[in-house]
Amino acid sequence: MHNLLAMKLQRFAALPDEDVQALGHMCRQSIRTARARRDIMREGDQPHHVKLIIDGWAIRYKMLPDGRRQIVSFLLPGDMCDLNIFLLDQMDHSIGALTPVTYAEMPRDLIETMCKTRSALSRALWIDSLVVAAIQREWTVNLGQRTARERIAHLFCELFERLDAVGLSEGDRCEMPLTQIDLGEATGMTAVHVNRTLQELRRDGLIVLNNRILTIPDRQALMTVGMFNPAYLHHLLPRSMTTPASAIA
Amino acid sequence: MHNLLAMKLQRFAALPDEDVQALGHMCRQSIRTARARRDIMREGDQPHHVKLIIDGWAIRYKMLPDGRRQIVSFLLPGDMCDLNIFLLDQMDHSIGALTPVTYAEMPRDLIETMCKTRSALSRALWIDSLVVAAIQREWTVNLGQRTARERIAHLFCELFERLDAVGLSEGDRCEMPLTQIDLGEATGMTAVHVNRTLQELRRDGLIVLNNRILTIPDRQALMTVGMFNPAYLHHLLPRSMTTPASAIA
DNA sequence: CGGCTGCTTGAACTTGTTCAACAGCGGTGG
DNA sequence: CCACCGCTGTTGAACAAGTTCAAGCAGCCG
Repeated sequence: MHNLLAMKLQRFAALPDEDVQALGHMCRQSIRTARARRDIMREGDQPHHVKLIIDGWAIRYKMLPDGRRQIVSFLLPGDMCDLNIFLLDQMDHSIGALTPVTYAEMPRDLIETMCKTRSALSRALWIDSLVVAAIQREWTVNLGQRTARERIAHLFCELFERLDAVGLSEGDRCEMPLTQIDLGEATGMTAVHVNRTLQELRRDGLIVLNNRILTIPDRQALMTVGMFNPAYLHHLLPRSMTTPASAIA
Repeated sequence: MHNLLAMKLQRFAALPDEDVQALGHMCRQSIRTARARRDIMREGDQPHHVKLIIDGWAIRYKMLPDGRRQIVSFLLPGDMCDLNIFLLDQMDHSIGALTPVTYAEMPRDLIETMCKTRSALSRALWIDSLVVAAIQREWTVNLGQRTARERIAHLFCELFERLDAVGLSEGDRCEMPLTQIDLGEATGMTAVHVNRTLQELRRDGLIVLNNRILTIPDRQALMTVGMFNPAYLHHLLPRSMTTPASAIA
C-alpha cells in the first residue's frame, strides 16, 4: 500500500522520511471498507474520528427536504475528512461511497500528538485543509458563473489534477467512475443536460469518455474551455520533484 | 469597542474571561481601515497576517478571465480570515470592502502562542473555521440546487442569523448594505433577475427591504421558502446564554 | 444643475428542465 | 439458457427559468 496522502502533501513541500513513515503507520491503525453507493456517515451523526480515503471514490453531499441532492465535494484516495471534525456536535452533511471504498479511521489523540512533534507534517496537513477550502470556493464559482460546458470541463480538469497529484493518472487518462446523474448532482444540472453537454465536449474532441475512463487529449484546450486555473490547488512542486511512490511503502 | 469575535465564539461554548480578554487585546494590536468598494487583498498577493473584521462588510470574490465575478462569501464583523492563511504561497481569491471597513491585522506568532496556552479559545477558533467551511458547502447547495427565490431567501436567512450571532440584529431587522448587483454576484444570477425576485418576496410579505435595512416579518416563513436549516452554523448556545456584550468591552 | 449609481420595467431570446420513451447491458432467478 | 429487471445512457419535443438588451426613473452628491 502506497501512502497517497504523503504523496499529495509532498506537492506542498518536502517532508522528512520519518514524518512520512509516521503518517503511514497511523493510516494502518484501523482500516474499514464501505460498499459502493452506501453511506459512510449521515447528516446528524456525531463525528468521532478523522477518516482518510485509501482506495475508491466517495462524496460529501447534502439533501434538501424535497429530495434534491447536491454533491458538495469528491473525496479521492489520499483525501482526509477535516482534521478537526470531532469538534463539531453533529455532521451537517453526509458522506457516501460512490465505488467500493477503503478508508482508515484515525484516532484523534494520535493525530494530535503527531502534529505536536512533527512540525513539517503538521504544516503540510494545515496547507491541505486550506486547499480543501479553496476547492470549495472554486466550486462556488463553478456553480455560480460557469455555463454547463464550462462546468463539466472545469470539474474534469480538477479531478484529473487531483488524481494526478496522488499518482492515479496515466498519461492523459484517469478513472472516472461517475454516472451522468452524479455529474449532474455535482454541477447543479439535470442528467439529461449533462448527457448533451458531454456529447458536445466529445464532438469537439475535448474529451474521450467510456468504460468509466476519461481521456483528455489536449489538456490545455480543456483547461481553456473550463477557465481552469490550477493555482487554487497550491501545488507548488511538480510531481517529479517529490519522493517516488515506491519509496513510500 | 465590543469584541464581536468573542461574542460569536461563545455561541459554540463558554470561554473563560481571561481568554476573552486575551482575544480583545490581540485585536487591538494593529487596526486598519479600507474605503468602501476598495480591495483589501488581491488574488496573487502573498498573505502575511490573519485579519479580523471589526466593522463593516467585506467579501471574498473570484473573477473569471472574461470578467464574470462571483462573490464566494461575506465577511461580517467578528469574522476572521483563515487562521492559517499565511501558510499559502499566494491568495487564490480577492477580498474587497463593500462598505467602509475597519479590521485588525493579527501577528501570526501572537495567535500561535495564544492558541498554545488557551485551549478553550483554541478549540473555539477551530470550531469557527469548521463552520466557515460548512457555510461554503451550504453555498454550493444554494447555487447548485435552489431556485432564484429560494437562493435569495436562504442568503437572507444566513446573513440575518450570522449578524444576530454578533448582536448586529435588532428584533426582526438587520442592515443589508448589498446592492442588487452584489446579491446577483453572490447568488449567481443577474441583477435584473434579483430585482424581480426581490419584488416577488416583497409582494408575498416575506421581506421588507429599503434604505439598506432588511426586515423579516415572519422568520419561519422565510426559512421555509429558502429551506434554511441553521444546523450548519453550529450555534449550540442561544445568544442569551453567552456573556452579555457589555461585559466584553 | 449635471452626472452617477442603483432600481425598475418590457420584450425577445437562450439555456437548461421536464416528461416520456427507448436502447443497451449486466445480473438474477426460474 | 432465457426472460426479465433495474440502472445508465440517449433522444425528441414542449416548456420554464433566467438572461440580455434597452430604456427610463429616482435619489444623491458635488
